[in-house]
Amino acid sequence: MQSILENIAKHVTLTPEEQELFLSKTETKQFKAKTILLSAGEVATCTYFVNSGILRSFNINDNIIEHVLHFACEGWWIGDMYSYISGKPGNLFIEVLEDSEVVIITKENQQQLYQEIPKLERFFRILAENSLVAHQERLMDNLSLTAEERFEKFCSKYPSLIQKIPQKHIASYIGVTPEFFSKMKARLLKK
Amino acid sequence: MQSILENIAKHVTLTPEEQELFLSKTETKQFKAKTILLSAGEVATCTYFVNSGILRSFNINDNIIEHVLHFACEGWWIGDMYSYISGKPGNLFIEVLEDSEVVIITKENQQQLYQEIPKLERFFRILAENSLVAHQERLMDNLSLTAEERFEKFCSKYPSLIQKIPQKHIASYIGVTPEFFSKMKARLLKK
DNA sequence: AAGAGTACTTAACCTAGATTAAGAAATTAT
DNA sequence: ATAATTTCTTAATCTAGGTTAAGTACTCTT
Repeated sequence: MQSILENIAKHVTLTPEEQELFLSKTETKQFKAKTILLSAGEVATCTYFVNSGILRSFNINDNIIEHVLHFACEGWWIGDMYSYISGKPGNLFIEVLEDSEVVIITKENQQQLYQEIPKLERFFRILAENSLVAHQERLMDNLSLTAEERFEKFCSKYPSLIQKIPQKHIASYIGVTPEFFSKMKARLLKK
Repeated sequence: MQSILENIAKHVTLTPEEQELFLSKTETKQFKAKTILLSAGEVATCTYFVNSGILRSFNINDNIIEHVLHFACEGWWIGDMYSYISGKPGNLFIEVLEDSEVVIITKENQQQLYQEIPKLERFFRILAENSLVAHQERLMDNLSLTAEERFEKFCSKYPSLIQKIPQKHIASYIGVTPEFFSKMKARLLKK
């Protein structure tokens, strides 16, 4: 299990005191599968780091169709960045897919931490930049690759997820219906 | 015309000396339309801020099909973030669409500025976060909206661009072929 | 002003993926 | 264990948007 301090240490070096301070501004909680941590229409006041388990963020279109924005497994961050930084109601849900342990940072605490440990500005800058790059790549993939190619990329990027989550979520992530995904999978198995 | 200092002032406050220092680490250049500032396969060593004019970033698929990632008009930043932060060759082109004036910051200078003016970590964090939110929204739009709806969103988001750039670039940005875009536009005009 | 390139349109035909519907398999709850 | 719910599969039919191709209208050069 990768701790949040190890995650931070990938990009910036905190002193033991700073580490202590950081942890004191976080809260670690266990959640059962199917728990909804955030619903569309609410203002996101927290960011989440996954110690163990799996979360996903998604929105719901026309009150029917879900679209998965992001999966977060062990060692990943997740949240509704739009709502979090704007303070406005968002349109994302954040759901626990597997019993999980999650580190929670409130916006208020994060703002304080930025004052007290300026190095964290750098850390979260780097985090945002990396996430931006990942989203840019996914966007371009959606414009230029077939569903099959996107699925292959998904498999190599999230090999551990494939066995663990309902495949309808994977279909949603790569941008096809569950029915088409099923057909495509059958086609791939024949090869 | 919005200057780069005004752009920074939207999120952090620099002293006059810091402003001076910042500007000393930048270079402002004029470019003619059609100039390529960065090609796929090169390592991006700079980030660009548009004083006036229009730039775009795009990639080329199978050596044939272009996909526009981003347009940058007056007051916008543009670059190949992947290549810039990884130091590896990227797959984006950055092209000048209209005679433009561009502020250039090298990675080296940006790193120095982070040391000398830590507030800039915050500025670029906020910039990356905002950009991330925009990309997340565009990604979800591509998953859930029709081409027509994406075009409408494009129009309200970039009203000034529509008259200024070849419409094939708009087609590429919203993710359809120029032929389909033309057909769709004709259909919209009938309404 | 003529020519060359680039951008746009139109139309016929095609296909990846959506929709609808029904049944089968796997989970979950009791 | 069994019922209830959720997930997955299969198949027929449909459609948004792609492809190909040809013609038209712009821009740029020179």
